[in-house]
Amino acid sequence: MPSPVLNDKRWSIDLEKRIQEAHTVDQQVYARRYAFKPDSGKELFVIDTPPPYPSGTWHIGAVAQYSMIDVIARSQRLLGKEVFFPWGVDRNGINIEFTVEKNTKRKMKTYDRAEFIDMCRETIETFTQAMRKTAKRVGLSCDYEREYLTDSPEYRTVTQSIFIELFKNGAIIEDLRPNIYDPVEGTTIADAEVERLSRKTRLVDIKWTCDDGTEIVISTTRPELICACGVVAVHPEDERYTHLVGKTIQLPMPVDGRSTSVQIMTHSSVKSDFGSGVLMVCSFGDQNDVAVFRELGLTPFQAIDLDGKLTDIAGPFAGMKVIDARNAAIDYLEEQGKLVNVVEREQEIPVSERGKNPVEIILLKEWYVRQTHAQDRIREHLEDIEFHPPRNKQFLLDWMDNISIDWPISRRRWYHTEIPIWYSENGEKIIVPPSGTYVQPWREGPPKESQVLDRTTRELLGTFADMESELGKLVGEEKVFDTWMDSSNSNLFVSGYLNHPEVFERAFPTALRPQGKEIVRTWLYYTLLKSNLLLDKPGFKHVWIDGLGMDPWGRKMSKSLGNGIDADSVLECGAGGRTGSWKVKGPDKTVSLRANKIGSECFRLWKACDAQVGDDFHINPEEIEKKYFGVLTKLFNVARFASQFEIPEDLDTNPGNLAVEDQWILAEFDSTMNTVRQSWEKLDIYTATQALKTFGTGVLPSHYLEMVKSRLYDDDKSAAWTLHRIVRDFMSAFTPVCPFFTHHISETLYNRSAVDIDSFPETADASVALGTEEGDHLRNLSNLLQTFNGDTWSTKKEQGISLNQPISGLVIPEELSKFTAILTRMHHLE
RNA sequence: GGGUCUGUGGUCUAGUGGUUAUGACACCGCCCUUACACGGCGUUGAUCGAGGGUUCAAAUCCCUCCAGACCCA
Repeated sequence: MPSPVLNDKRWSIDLEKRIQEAHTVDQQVYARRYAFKPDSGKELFVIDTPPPYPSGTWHIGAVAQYSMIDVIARSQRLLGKEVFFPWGVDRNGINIEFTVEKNTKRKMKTYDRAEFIDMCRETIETFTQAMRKTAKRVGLSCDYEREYLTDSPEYRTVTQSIFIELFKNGAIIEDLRPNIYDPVEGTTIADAEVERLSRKTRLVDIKWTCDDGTEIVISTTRPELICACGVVAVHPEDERYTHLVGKTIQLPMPVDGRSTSVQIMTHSSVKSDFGSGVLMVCSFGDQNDVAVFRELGLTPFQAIDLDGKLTDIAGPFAGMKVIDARNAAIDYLEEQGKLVNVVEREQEIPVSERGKNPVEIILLKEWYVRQTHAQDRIREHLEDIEFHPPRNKQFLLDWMDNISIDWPISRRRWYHTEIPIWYSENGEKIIVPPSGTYVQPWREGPPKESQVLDRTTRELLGTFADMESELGKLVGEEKVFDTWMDSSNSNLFVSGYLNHPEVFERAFPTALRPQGKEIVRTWLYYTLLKSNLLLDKPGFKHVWIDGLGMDPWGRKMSKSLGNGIDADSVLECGAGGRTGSWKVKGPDKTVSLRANKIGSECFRLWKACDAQVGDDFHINPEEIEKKYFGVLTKLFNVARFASQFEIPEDLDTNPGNLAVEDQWILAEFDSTMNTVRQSWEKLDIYTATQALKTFGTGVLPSHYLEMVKSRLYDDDKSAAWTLHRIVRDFMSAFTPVCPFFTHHISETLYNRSAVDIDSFPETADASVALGTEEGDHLRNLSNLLQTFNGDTWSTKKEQGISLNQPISGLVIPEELSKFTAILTRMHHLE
C-alpha cells in the first residue's frame, strides 16, 4: 500500500499551532500574502475593520466576529480583489484613563496633564501587544505592518483636519446649550453614551403657597433644584387647577439672586395622574425640562456647576454636592412644615455609560456637529448601501428617527484627540492649524502656517504669521474630542483620505463596514454622518452587522454575571494535550463545560456554519467541539486518503477519458462550487460554508470515494485526477474559513497554498458544468444513486452480510444503467 | 410604556404559500469493510411558541397573546 503524503494521522491542535507559527513567523512571506498592494491593478476592497479597544482579555464573542471579518477578507482575495484588511487599535478614551486612575488610586485631574498622558500611553501599549497576539492566533489576515493607532499623531491629524474642514463649511458650530454632563468625571457626554439604571430615590411631596394663599402640593425627586425652577405647570385639561393658571406661586425654599416666585402655566407634557398633577419645571431636571424651557422661551438658571455642586442661587445650599443638597433640602422642608409626604421608590435614572454616575443637564459652551438637518440626505445615501442582513438596517433607521438634538463633541478629558483651536485674547478670532498637522493647543502655540478665522462667521481673516501681532495673548483650547469623533473617521482613514489621495479616489466609498449591532447608533451612525457632512457621499458599499456572542443560555456575557468565556482558553484548548474546562454561571446553577480540542480552525468553522449573520449566537465550547471537530477530521482524512495516490502532473487539464462516476461527482462539485462562489460574492458566509461542508463530508466521501476506491487501488489515472482536482479546488474554496488547515493540505499535496489562490477555481469538466444538459442529467441521478447505495447497505445489514461481502438479488434501477459496472464492483453485486 | 428582531425534534439549524418539513449534534442499534472507531451505516424522535383568521392549500401571509434578546422613553 502506498503511504500518504500527509504524515499526520489526524487533524490536531498541535498540528494547527505548528502550521500557524510557520505561517506567521516570516514577516516577508506574510506581507507578500496579506499586505495591501494598491497598485496591483485589481479591484480594491477596503475593509473598515473595527479597531478593538485594548482592555486586557478579548471577549470570545468579539473574536468570533473578527474571525468572520477575516473570512470575508480571504474570500474577497479568492475572488480576485485587492483586499485591504487593516489592523487598527482604538486607544483614545476614558477607559484607559479609568484604568490608570484605578491602578494608581489617584484621580486624573490631580496629575500634571503631560505626565498623565504618558502613563495612559504606556499602560495601553501592554494591552495592545496581547491583543495582536490573539488576532494572529485566530488567523486574522490583517496587514499588521500598517497597524494604525487612533492615538497616533498620524490618526489624530486626520480627526483634527476633518474638524477644521467641517467647521469651515458650517457643519460644526460652537454654542451655549444644555448638555448632559457627568459631574464625577467632569465632562460632557452625548446622548448615545447615556444609559439607565434603576435606583431607589425619595419622592417628596412639598407644600407650595400661591400669592393668594392657596396651598398646593408638588411631588418631585429633585427638591434641591427648586432654586432653578422657572415655572410651575399643570395639564391644560386638568380642571382641578384651572383657577390657578396665570397666578404667581412662591418657591418653598430660599434662593439667592433671582425671583422668589414663579408663574403657574399649562403644558401638555404634564402627567395629571402623577403625584398631585402639578410639575415644577427646573433648568434642568431632565430632557423634558429642557424642552419646556425652550418652548416657553424661559431663561435657564445655572444651578449646578462643573464640579457637581450647587451654585449661589441655591442660597443656603450653595456649594453642596447635589446629593447632600437634596438631603439638606428635605431636612429644611421638614423643619418648615412644608414636607407633606416622602415615599421610597424605584426609579430609572440616567447615568453615564462609562462611569455609571448620575448625569446632570447643565448649560455649557461646547462644540457641536450639526446633525438634525442632515437626516434626509443620509437616508438618501442609505439607498446605495447594502446591508447584511437587510433587516439590521432597522436599528439604524430607528436611531435616526430619534435624533432631535445636535451631537456635542467636546469633552473635558485628557487622553483624547485635542480640539485644534487657539483663541485670540479678545475671544473674537480663532486660529486653526494647516491641514495635515497634529497640534496640542493646551501645551503649544499654533504653527506659523496656521490660519486666523472669525469665531462666529468662520470668515478667513488671514494667516497667523501675518496677524500674530494683533491677536494678543492666545489661549489654547483645553477640551478634547469625544472618541467617536476619532472612530467615525476610520473608513476615511483606511481608505486613504488625506494621506493617499490617489488610493482614496478608488477606494471610497469604503467597500465594507463590518461591526456588531450594539454600536449601530454610535459608530455606524456617526461614520455615515461624517461621510455625509464632509463629502456628501455614503460611507460604504456594504454594511455587515453581526449579532452578539451570548452565553449558552442566550444571555449577554458579562463579568458581573460570571458567564464569560475567555477567548484564549478556546483557541488553546487541545494544545499540548491540555483540555479546556469552563465554569459558567447559568440561570439556575453553575455548569462545568469541558472540551478536549477546539483551536482556531474549529472555532472559525463553527461560527461560519452555525449562525447566520445578524443572529445572536450562543457560545458553548462543548457544542463547538462535538459538532465541528469531526468535520475537520473527516475533511483531513479525505485529503489524507487522496494523498496516497499519485498526484497528476497537470491537474489543470482535464484528461478527457473520465468514467461516468467521475463526471457525476464533478457535476455535483460544480454545482457546489457555484453556490460557494455566489455566496462569497454576496458576503454570505453561512451558505458558502454549509455547501462545502455538505459536499465534503457527505456525497464526496460516502458515495464517490466508496465507488472509486478499487479503481484507485488499481492505479486508475482518471479517478486519481478527479479526486485530486476536487481536493485541491475544495481547499481553495474553503480557505477563507479554515486558512491554516487548507494551507497545510494544499501546500503539502499541490505545492501551492490555498491562501495564495487569487481567482476562484474554474470548472473542472466543462461538459458537465452547471447549465449543461449532461451535467443536469447526472445531477438528477444523485438522489437515486445515493438511495440505491443506502438501500444496498441496509439490505446487507439486514441479511447480516458485511459490506465487503458479495450480495445477490439486488437490481440496479434502469435510470442508473450507465453506473452498472461501478455499482456492481462497489457493492460486490452478483 | 414604546420600537425592532427572534421563537421549527433533547440541543442547534434549513426552509417567505404547494409532495411525506432540511441537515447537524446527542440518543439508541449494528459494523474494526486495505483514509478515518476522534470512523461508517441505520433507526427513533417535531401537532414548526399559543390561539384565531385569510386561502383549494400556511412553518411561510394577517390579527391577538405568550416568552426571549436588543434598543428607546
